Amino acid sequence: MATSDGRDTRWEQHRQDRRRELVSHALRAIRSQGAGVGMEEIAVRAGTSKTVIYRHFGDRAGLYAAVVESVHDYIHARISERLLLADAADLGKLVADLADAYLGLVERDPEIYRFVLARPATASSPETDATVSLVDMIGNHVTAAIAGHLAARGLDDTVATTWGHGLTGFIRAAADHWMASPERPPRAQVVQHISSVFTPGFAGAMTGDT
Amino acid sequence: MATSDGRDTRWEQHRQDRRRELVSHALRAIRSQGAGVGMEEIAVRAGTSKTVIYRHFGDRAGLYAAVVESVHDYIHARISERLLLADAADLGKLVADLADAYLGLVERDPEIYRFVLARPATASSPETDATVSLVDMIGNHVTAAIAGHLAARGLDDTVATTWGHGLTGFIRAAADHWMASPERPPRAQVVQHISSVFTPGFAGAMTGDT
DNA sequence: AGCAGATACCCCGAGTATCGGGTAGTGTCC
DNA sequence: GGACACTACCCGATACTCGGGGTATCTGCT
Repeated sequence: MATSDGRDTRWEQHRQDRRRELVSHALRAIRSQGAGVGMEEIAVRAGTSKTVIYRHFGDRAGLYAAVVESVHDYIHARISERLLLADAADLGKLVADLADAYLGLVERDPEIYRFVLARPATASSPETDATVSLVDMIGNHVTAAIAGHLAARGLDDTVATTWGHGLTGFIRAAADHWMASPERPPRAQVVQHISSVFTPGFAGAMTGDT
Repeated sequence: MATSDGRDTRWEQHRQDRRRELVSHALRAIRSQGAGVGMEEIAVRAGTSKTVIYRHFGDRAGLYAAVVESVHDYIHARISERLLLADAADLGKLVADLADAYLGLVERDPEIYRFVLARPATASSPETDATVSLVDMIGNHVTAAIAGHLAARGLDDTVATTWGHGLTGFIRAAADHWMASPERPPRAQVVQHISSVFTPGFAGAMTGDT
């Protein structure tokens, strides 16, 4: 059944296009109005009205998810080749690249970053809260990479989650305070400081005992 | 002039008492109603009305600050003796104790933790946002400890901020995912995993080059 | 036939204005 | 120096405003 009525499917392309377009407008709105933009303002910026936004994204959390996905693509594109860990030293490179990409985002688009960080507090019970934040997504990648590396060597991988998300959390916290600091030292220096912790740390931990 | 009119000052004691009492009621309200409690509900729980809350705390951010301070006391009491770093190995102990205290909070009082994590988005410009979150406070302690240790050895201490807050962010992220995970392994195991990263890592980094 | 889009609305929670007591410190009159 | 009104300041409650997320309903396009 459902042999794709032409009248159903003919909007598919339009929907995809419009959605991308709306996300792009939302990004612009966030940049100019700040991370606390209202749905109304986003709609106006896109030259339309709230109804359209809600039809396409359901609610604010839906729009948030779309924006997060868009930002995530940016980050992921810069670390994807590092996610395959051949040996322990590769993790150091992953950390360095991830930190650089992350700080790059903070530096270039602070308002977008702030928006993406402010996970919308769904009024429903926190158990059924399916909203995934940016750091969650990145953390999952790192976790998977570490887990893969450990599994390939027959090691226990319950550690992977802690390390993967912890690592991401380290970078996030460093970035947050770098952003807030008045002097704001050069990005490369902070990246260097981050790497200097993890390069020897994980190298030892991953080859030795847990 | 103004030789402290007794009518001004006679409320001091009462105010302190009442404030503590209100914070305590707020904690109870958060526990039973969840992290998203409204001001109204908190007031009702305290057997009074919103006006009282607003008179004592100014706004929601003020109440948030009071709750954060209260929770911070709990954490700080458990790590204060570790904050004086004699040698590099002491940092490993600090990490272990901090992680244990932090995870302990998450385990015993998840709703309080969630509340404390949800930094209220002040509508004003983010520049003048003086609200300090729990992780900020903890991160500042760790930063100060590291900075002190480095300074005592004549090392550059611009690293301290990155390491101090990064470290705290690591624990926070690990805790967040531990809390969200369905199986939730024993606390001691996660603490062990966290320590295993930092004990060798900082030991190497703090004695060697930057 | 069926969806896109706009307008006008609802709802809920943060924050405020205003009112009526209550009580300890302060001045005054003897 | 003690009894009296008085004042300064607080406490607490009800009833509001205001703003933003989310929705009901209508028109129009293809």
